[in-house]
Amino acid sequence: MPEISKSYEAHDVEKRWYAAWLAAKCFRADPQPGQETHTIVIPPPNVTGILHMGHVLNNTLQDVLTRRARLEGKAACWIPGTDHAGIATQTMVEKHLKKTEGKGRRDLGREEFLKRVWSWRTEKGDMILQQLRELGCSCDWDRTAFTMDPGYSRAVLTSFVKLFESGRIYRGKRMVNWCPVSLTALSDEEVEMRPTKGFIYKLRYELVEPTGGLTHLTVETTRPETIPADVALAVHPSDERYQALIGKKVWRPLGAREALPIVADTAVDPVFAAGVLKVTPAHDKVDFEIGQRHRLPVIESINPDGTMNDAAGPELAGMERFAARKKASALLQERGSLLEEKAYENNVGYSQRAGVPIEPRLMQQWWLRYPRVEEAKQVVRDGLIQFHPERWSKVYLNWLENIQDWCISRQLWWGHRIPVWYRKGVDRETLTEADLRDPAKIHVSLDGPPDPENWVQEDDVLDTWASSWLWPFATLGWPDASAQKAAAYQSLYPTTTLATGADIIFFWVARMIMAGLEFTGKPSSLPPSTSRLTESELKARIPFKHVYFNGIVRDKQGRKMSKTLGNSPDPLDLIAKYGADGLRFGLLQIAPLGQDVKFDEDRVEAGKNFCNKLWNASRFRQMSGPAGDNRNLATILARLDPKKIDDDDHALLAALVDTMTVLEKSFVGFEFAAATQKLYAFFWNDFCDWYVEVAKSRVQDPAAQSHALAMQDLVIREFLLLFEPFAPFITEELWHLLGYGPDGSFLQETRIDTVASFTAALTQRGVKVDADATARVERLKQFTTLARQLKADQVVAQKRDVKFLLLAGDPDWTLTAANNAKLLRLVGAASIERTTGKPALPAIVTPLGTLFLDTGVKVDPAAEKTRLTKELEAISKHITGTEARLSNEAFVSKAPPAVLEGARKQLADQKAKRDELQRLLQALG
RNA sequence: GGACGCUUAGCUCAGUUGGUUAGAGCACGUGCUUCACACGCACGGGGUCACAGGUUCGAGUCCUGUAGCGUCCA
Repeated sequence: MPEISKSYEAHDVEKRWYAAWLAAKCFRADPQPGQETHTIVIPPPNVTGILHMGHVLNNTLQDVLTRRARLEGKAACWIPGTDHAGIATQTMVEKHLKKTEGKGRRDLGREEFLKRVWSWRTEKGDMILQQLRELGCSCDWDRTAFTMDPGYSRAVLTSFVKLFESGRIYRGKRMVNWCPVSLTALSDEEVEMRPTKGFIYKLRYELVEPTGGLTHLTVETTRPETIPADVALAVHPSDERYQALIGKKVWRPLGAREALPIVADTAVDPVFAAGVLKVTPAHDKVDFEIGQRHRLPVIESINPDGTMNDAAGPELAGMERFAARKKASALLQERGSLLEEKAYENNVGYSQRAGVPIEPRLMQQWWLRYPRVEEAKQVVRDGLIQFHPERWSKVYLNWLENIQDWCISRQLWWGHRIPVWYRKGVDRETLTEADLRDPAKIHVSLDGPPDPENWVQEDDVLDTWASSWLWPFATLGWPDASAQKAAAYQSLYPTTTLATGADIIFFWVARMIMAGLEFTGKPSSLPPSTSRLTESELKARIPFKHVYFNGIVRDKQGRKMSKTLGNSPDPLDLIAKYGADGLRFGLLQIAPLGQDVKFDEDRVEAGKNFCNKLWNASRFRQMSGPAGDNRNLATILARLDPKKIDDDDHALLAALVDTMTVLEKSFVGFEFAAATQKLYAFFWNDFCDWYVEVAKSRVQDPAAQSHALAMQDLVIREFLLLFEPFAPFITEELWHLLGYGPDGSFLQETRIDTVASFTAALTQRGVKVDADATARVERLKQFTTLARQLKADQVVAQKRDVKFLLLAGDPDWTLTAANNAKLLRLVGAASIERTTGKPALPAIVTPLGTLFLDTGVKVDPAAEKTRLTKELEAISKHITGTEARLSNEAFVSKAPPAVLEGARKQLADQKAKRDELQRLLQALG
């Protein structure tokens, strides 16, 4: 067996093992009949994306879940892949094209442009998947999926055709969120409301016929450039101020001179401004609805690229919309229509991706009436799908309650081209709902019409989310039966857990649930979408059983990490510096359930240090004595000598079982921070700081060595199994260095022990963990700390030849004497002897009696007095508190007996300590 | 305007169903190259648990309100 080096060097170990895992196809999920499965689909990153801290957290969590499932003997399948990211990728390639060739996509044409995008994807895509390997992710790489793969694309088109056929998809002229930079429509979810500083303009609209002494109405607007597209003013029907004016007319103050009607509509907020709203149906959603109700015309004054058109009038035509706003305000001022212009902040919808204000526009687009909305609510409300933390279900349900039709068409080229063909000569702008169902005018199918020469395909592609919402089942071969069989769809769907960020709860999570419910499962005899699914159908169709929402990784100041701020460390740099295991462990330690994470590199360093500690403890085990047969739990247990099991062994085994229990609970509750903290404390404190230290004397005792080393082998083995999901590299390396698995095998092939199975194995070997041992060991630990404290107080901390005297009763003295060798080593002393008197020496009161330190130097009574008096004051304060509690009659009569008894014992101990301190002080004179 | 979350040591965070003297890592102070580890060991200092009420024998924990920060929806 090779010797273990002095410190853990992550880099080589990581490279070596990852290659070995890949070569051995360790991550391939091939469910056997009757085998329990555990499936996770990765939230597909953008195909051109690179790894950032958010990915590290999210994917570490998925890997932890997957690896633990594998150790539990499940067929663990983690499906990786990427998303084509329509707008982002197309924009990236367009920019590149502009820079390198000075061309736009239209210069190349659709076909040629798409070729360029594909070659970009081949060249630069999937980099992020390579980076996940460096993190140690155990994805089933043979299953790597891409939303533009042929099979996946077919799934996307199939879903479109099915939804079209069931009447859920329609084409309609409605208000959309238009991005003037990307030149495409967006869904409501892609619009981000941002408080924006601007101006509000108070304007005069002159009445055509002065009425009731009024010559004009005062209107406030933030968008004067749209005045040429105004078609009316609106007031609230019950607003008394304007009753007489309803039905009268005003002059439009800018653009073509025209008399506009004053209408009454409840959408007007009578409290805002003067309660008069200018109605511009082409450029505002609320205005559009008002226009519909009052049959008002629609005048468009803004071009798709955000410049003003001719309808805006000669002064504004051709200007960019924000320049036009300034110009409009100047023109209005000239004409005396502008009463006031003041700074104003309001919420403006921005295109999430392009970062510019969106322009509401009236357009023909493809829309989806979401399927299975009611069932989607039901599965979460009834707990068929559980959210962790649970509170997100409220956000989810609230969104579903207010759900709006989804604009699924995008004016892009990169994506799934909508499988709709228009008969040549048909005017797309004037198609009615009835026309959509007329096969002479419209053709909708997967493969297109049989006579393509007579048809023109729709130019638009589908929203990327309208492809990724199929991810949990399209990655498993849906809808192709033979592909599904090959992918083991039957065993792997529904998937087990989805780990993602709450920021895409609407974009992705909610839509996946609806898609799963709509498309998967056995075809029902009833038409889909019209009947409610039964409970068993719901169970079979949900895309996942658990959704774990991980927090957002923020910087130390709590800001979101972003490229522009430059506050995001490169995970690969961190891996180089601290190792993948260190990064994984450090990050999980600060990622409590569903809480945002303030990233702190110190924690990653702590993760690395922990790995090094584990490494050195293993190294020390190797140096301590010959390797035993570590092949499996049974061979190690066989090396234990049940007769030699002492209190420390019992306490350690109890702590190990406790750690296993906490881990089991953590996995059920998705509490990974708790799991990592427990692993850390157990290994570092219970094992290294105490057990390995006390075992040193036994290891040197030929009669006890074999047993003592077997204990360590046992605990290290179990720890490596518990720790592997969190730190797969170092655990695999040590597993082999310590002989737990033969060459050519892998740690993951071993089944992890459960609390139940482990306890049973111990029992079978004749070991019953003594619960009282922990308390005895705890007293010895306290004694040790106090003895060290006393040495430090007397400035002999580093001396190892001091003599202690202990004034103790028989049972305590017996315990001390039995552990004499350990204590001498731990405390650093030549002897601990019993005394019956009170020698004039520095003393400290311990749970095992009063301990005196003989340094051979004359005692300074004054200093001793000061020290003991301080102690006495502290304990007296505690006694006052405890006595107050116990003298409260209500406490005594109402508190549970165990608590009461605990308080009484506490008081007795405190008093004993106080009395002893007083006696010591008296002895000093 | 509505919903949700957070506020505990200098910093980053734990703290199960209320129950002894509120914990960890880092940072800080002191001492240590002790036959695994200085990526370490030992000892120590440091907290009116945001604030104000309430429930309770007992509140960091439950309830109400306030403030600050953050997120989502309108």
